[in-house]
Amino acid sequence: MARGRLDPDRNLGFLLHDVARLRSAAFDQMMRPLGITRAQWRVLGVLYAEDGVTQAELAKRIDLGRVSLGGIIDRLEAAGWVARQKDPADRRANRVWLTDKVVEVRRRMQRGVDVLNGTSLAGLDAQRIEDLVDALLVIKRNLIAAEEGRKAGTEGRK
Amino acid sequence: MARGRLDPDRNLGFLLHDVARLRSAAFDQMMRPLGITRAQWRVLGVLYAEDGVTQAELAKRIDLGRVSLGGIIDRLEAAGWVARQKDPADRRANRVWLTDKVVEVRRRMQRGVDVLNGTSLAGLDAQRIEDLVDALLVIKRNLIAAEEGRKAGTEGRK
DNA sequence: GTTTTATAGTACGCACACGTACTAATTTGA
DNA sequence: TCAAATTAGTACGTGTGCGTACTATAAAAC
Repeated sequence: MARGRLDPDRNLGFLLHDVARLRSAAFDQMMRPLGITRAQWRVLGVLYAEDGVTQAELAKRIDLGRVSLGGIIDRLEAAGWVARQKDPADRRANRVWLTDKVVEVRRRMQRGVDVLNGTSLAGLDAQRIEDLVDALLVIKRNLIAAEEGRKAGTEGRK
Repeated sequence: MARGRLDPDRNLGFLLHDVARLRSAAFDQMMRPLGITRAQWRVLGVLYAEDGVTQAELAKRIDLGRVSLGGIIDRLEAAGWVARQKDPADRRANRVWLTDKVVEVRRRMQRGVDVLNGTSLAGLDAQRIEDLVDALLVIKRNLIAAEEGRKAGTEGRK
């Protein structure tokens, strides 16, 4: 009977906001020796699977704006973790490559992430984690659909 | 057998990050007519329950740094949603009060939030939402405990 | 009663993410 | 073929949140 939004501690919106913020802070603090932030790790995660992709492709894969991604790549490049290379076939595009340096520390970074996940997920068994992931995936897809609806609406009004 | 972290789309850390970010963007866009952001709404949510509290108390209730909170209150105050008042009994402290203006639009804001929640939670029944909230609460408490561990560690090293 | 410690809040700089507006290059299409 | 539309990326301003360092005030310790 009690609706979630009436109990601030069980309000899903606030909770998502808090958990993401607290996790980011914990991540950044744990990775401080390497100087990698959670957002940079997000980008590196995609590049570990496949590098040499354009910034636009990268932005699409993580559902992130081109501007935000550009800033993250600026900082990754300044720290020597990635390198931009102009695509000769399409001179508008940059292709982003991992450096040897970042390949070397990948294991070390992943261990840090595993420790953080272990800490934050303490007390949740595998099934509850799977359910959590499933629920979040539903929400993510709903939000992406709504976002695209808004974009289409804006364009239609041009 | 497959570990979550190996499938980027099911990686809990990335997922939390994405869902929180997408939801923030959707919130801010929906509330743009009023100019309220999700972080400001978070603060107003506490003040609706009880206003006239100090900034430090407010920060504690939201698990937010004093500096971050100060910035949010700056913007809320500039927009006329809240007012700071020096505590005469403790001249270090500011007490934060809601204005009549914000009380008047509360219902309108809440309706917007309800719409957003309806959209993002489409396809999840009440039980799955409860389970999601429970799991997030566990994670939040784990992260707060870890954060306090780090703080204590730092202080001990002084 | 004075010194020390703790607390409330701000100042400043950084990272991140957004939106809008712009340049440069490519593709479409009339 | 050449103008119009699209795409890749950057520049700039704003909001959020962190950490560190600072001032002012209050509380505790001696």
